[in-house]
Amino acid sequence: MPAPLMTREEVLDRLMAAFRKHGYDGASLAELSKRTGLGKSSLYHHFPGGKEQMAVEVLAHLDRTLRPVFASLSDGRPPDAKLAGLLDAVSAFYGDGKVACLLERLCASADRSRFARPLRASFASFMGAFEQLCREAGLPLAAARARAESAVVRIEGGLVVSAGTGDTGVFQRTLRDLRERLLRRDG
Amino acid sequence: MPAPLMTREEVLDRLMAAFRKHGYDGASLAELSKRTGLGKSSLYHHFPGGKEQMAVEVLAHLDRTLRPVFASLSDGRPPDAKLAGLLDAVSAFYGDGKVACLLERLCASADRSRFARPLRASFASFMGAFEQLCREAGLPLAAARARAESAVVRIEGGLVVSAGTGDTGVFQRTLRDLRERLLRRDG
DNA sequence: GTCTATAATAGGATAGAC
DNA sequence: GTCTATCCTATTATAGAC
Repeated sequence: MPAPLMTREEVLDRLMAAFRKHGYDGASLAELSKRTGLGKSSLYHHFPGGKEQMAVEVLAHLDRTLRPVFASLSDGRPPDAKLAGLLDAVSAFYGDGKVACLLERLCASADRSRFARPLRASFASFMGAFEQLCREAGLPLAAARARAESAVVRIEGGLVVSAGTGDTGVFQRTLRDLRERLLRRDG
Repeated sequence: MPAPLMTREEVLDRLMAAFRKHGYDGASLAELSKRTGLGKSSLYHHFPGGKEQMAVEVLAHLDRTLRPVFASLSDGRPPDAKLAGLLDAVSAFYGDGKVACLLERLCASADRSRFARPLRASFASFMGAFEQLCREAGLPLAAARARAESAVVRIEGGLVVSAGTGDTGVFQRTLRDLRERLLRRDG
């Protein structure tokens, strides 16, 4: 009886990469099998609920992955430094604009209703991070909320337009603008 | 021999709606057949290249649909009025945030490479409309380009985040902000 | 130009050996 | 825990009648 070839988190990482690259509907079990190096039956052993369960667990895995990033926003750095760090992490996570967002891919899926709740939660915590930064920088609550929403909107849009135009510069310019303006009084 | 039940443009309209709702990978021929009211064989009669050809022609159909909207930007109204009109058209086209963008859906498809060129062109003409408005409002070329890019980024992102959070208010707030700030000197 | 019927294939999922 | 083999359904696509 072979020992597990990799940890569950490693499997989830690879599944996430596959969903981000091919989309939920576009990622076949054959592809997921290839990407993880596990046979279809092994995948079903780990995820009896099939592709749907895989996606749900990948979402939870993403949240676990990002938690320390968001938690680091509670240290003692000034808000500017925190924003710079957060946007660096965002840029790295999206491969500087080359890699799509898991949330967007799942929003667009045929089974989207199955993912609605976790998607809402993931978007909320993403926005929450920016909102906290804006508050710390002295913005009133309403303004902080609006800017946080706008930040996530622009990140998602930057990824879409980068993919659509084949120009990752769109995403990079979007992040640069956020870095320079998100916390400004007249932003 | 039955006469054609609807024009090709009507068929393309319905195919576009199906792709926007289900995504390219998620829209099966059975679904496309149901949506258009045409049997699968009729669809293949009109589009021998199958789903891929349908999507390519739907993209061209979208461009034809938008051409008069963009052309109307060359009339004599002041830039503010033109922007308001354009954003009204955008809002209507996206069902106030309820209906996804065709371009985004095709960017995310398995056959995306087949659509890369027309997608790039569609994004360019979309941005071009905003760029022209910004120029007319007196912004220098570089600023006009940057704002046009940002406008399309925010529209696409607003749709994604609206879908992800289940709150079309995100999209509506995004458009409102564009309406108020896109042409401002200190935008 | 549209339909019914059918082929051919890919996809999701399961059984059972090891 | 993983594999090979298999099943079943959905999906793409075609043939041929009307």
